[in-house]
Amino acid sequence: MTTQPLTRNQGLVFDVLTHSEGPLSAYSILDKLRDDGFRAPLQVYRALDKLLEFGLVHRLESINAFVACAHPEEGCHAHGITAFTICETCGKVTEFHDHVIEDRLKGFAKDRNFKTGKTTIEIRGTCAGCA
Amino acid sequence: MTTQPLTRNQGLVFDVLTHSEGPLSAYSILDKLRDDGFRAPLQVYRALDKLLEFGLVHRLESINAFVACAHPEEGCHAHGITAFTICETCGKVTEFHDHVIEDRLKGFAKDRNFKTGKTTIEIRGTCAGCA
DNA sequence: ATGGCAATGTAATGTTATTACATCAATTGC
DNA sequence: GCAATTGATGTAATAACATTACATTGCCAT
Repeated sequence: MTTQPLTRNQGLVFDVLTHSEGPLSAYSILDKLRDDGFRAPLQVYRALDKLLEFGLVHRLESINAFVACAHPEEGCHAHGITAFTICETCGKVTEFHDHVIEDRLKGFAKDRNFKTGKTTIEIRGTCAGCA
Repeated sequence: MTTQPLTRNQGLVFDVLTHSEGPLSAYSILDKLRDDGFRAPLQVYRALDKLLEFGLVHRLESINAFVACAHPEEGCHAHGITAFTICETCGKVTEFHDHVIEDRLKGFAKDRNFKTGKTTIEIRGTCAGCA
């Protein structure tokens, strides 16, 4: 993987996500970056688009939020499908990869000649600490 | 499963989804029901909440849309986790159930004492017809 | 009849995401 | 050097999705 240098905006957004306890919405990222000159949602969305592309950030579809990748050094794209548990009480997100699930989904798609793009796997519930 | 009789609004919303080719957003459902007296988003969302609860409708988290269950007679809740392929070209949605994936996800959650609530599995891509 | 409950109607607002257009900076080819 | 291109940015406006708050209605069990 060739590591891209991040632009100023991308770096700021990535930093906010990296230092956050849990996932953040685009608008809460925006709020955290007002002091750094951010004024409009688009500044955040544009940076997020790139970070998603680089595999440094994940989008949690079921809660419309974004989270830093758990192992950004390697570029998460290398790991295939990413799945998440999302605690609805404390917001904690855990990222995991399961080749059995991945093979199963790939098989299903292949059988039907469905060309797979992005795959979402998200489990919402309550984490051990919040139970 | 005890089959609930649907209220007027629930029935109207369910009908629209049943007769639709593909998934619909809440607002497009609203538009289709203007002539039946629908005036506000909440009328749609309330009906959808109930239909989701009954297992007659699914919400596609990754595209903010709703689709009628493929086998509503049985109440889809009976089938465990539901997974979807979503064609980004024609909008066609296919619903499927895979016990291997389900066991795998349940196992992961159990190992971490994560109490599973709703699980989302959605594959976006291109269907055979659109390839 | 009345108290409780689920469904409904309506308005307003909150939250998430995109479109459109202008500007700026770095790079490339001539 | 200097257009031409390309990618990033700034700003405003708007679109798309979802919820809160409050009033009303109809039903049914006591």
